[in-house]
Amino acid sequence: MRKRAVTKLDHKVPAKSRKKPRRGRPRQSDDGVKARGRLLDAAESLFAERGFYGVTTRQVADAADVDVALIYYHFKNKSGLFDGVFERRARPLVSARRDSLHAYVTSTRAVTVEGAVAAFINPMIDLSLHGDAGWKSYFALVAQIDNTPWGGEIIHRFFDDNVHELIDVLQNALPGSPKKELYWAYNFLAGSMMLALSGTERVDRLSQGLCHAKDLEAARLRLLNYCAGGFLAMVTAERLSGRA
Amino acid sequence: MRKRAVTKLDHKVPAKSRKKPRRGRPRQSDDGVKARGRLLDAAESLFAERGFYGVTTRQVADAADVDVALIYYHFKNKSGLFDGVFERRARPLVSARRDSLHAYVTSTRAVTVEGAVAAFINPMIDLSLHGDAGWKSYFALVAQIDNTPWGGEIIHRFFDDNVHELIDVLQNALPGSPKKELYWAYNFLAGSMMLALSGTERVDRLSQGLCHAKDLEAARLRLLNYCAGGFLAMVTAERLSGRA
DNA sequence: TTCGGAATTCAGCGTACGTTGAAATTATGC
DNA sequence: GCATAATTTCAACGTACGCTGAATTCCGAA
Repeated sequence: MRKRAVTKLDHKVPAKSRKKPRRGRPRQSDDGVKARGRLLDAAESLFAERGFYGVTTRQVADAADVDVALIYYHFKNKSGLFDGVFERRARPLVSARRDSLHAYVTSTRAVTVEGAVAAFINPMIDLSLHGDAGWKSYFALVAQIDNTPWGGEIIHRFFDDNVHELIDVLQNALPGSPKKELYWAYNFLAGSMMLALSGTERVDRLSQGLCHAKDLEAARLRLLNYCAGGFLAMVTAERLSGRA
Repeated sequence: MRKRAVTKLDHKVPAKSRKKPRRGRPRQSDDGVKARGRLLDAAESLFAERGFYGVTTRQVADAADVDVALIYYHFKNKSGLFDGVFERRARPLVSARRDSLHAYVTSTRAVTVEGAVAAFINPMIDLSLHGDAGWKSYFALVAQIDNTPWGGEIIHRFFDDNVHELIDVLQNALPGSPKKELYWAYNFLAGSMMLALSGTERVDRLSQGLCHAKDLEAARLRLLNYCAGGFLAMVTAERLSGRA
């Protein structure tokens, strides 16, 4: 080995001591969880840590305790694996948010900004808190590619409908406010929310231990007040100044 | 060539038609701009597009129109190049924000949240709008690594002092409000701000052309109202509920 | 004028990457 | 029971990666 610097991160995947590699289709009683699922789990976690380019297919395969070639069998190539990771959780997330928004508008008499924002945010926080562990990785991954130039395509493909649903509800809460303002405000909300869900513990270190990013209940409460307050302040400022 | 999929992005760097590769130290009249600077510029732009792992040293060298080996001569290795990119603009940015905050507190009689947030945000927006083109890439890069688990180290090393300065000013604007709340609120601000400066044009597509992420004046105005409103709403909610 | 050091190119080392084809083993439908 | 399909491992291909040592050319100080 010749030096091999590049110390941005350095971590071997533990290579979970596979027992006896046996060729061919596995006996159906082999181990409940199928290789495809294990690959998605491993990839989810690794992509969340280092992004698409920072992970090699062999690392994913090792972490999943299967052969590399299985990635190409199940997902065609590395990009396919990435898409698989992304899609698996996008569907349930989008449904959960849609249901949450719908439940809110049908349960209340007069919709409020706070209520709408809560209905949009809560499913994510609840999944991160009480869903299986992969959700945390997934949100970290989404946060990462959301701030990436090439991530737009995927984000839009899966999440735009959801956002338009939110905007529609918000327009009922703030009648007469131009959509343009609501989109801007949503963009700010998205930035805050993704950083809160990213799992990076910036705020812990910044605040020297006063705040804990992992405490999502604390984050939920504050994010709600902050975003609702921001929305209201923005549209009232817009109304007062009467700009387009 | 064997197939070479991985279509997350596909782009060759144009390889700017180097003229006459001449060995040895260049004549001082060769071309004003030194290779070191050209490498930083090229790396800045490429890292901003695809992140640390998504860029190869050869791509950087080609874009800078110099030999790869120069990267290792000037920066020791790929990580060193990355650090070089990061540091070059961090220093002036931190100074600009410090000066801006200082100018604000000395120029006004009673500091406000809005004023403090403006003093913090404006230097970045102004640099992105009126600084040299590299600033846009730089902010895109910062936005990207800020949402990354491994980015914390660098972000903290360069930007924490600045944030503490902002928090101090904010505490004067909101006397009695606990620091904990201010740190949370800053975290939300940071998320919104970075997304706004990231150069990703999410909001353009989302709003179907109503909003333009490139219109930083529009973003500045709204980000200001939004964040100031959020800060105020958050600390008042905290005061009313009287929680720790 | 000389000479050490600064800045550059060149050619290549060793490794790890994404990907594949073939073989092996089991499951499933007729 | 038998053919076919599904799922896996194995061994390798060709390429591109990060990085380096040596050679080359020019600058600047003595």
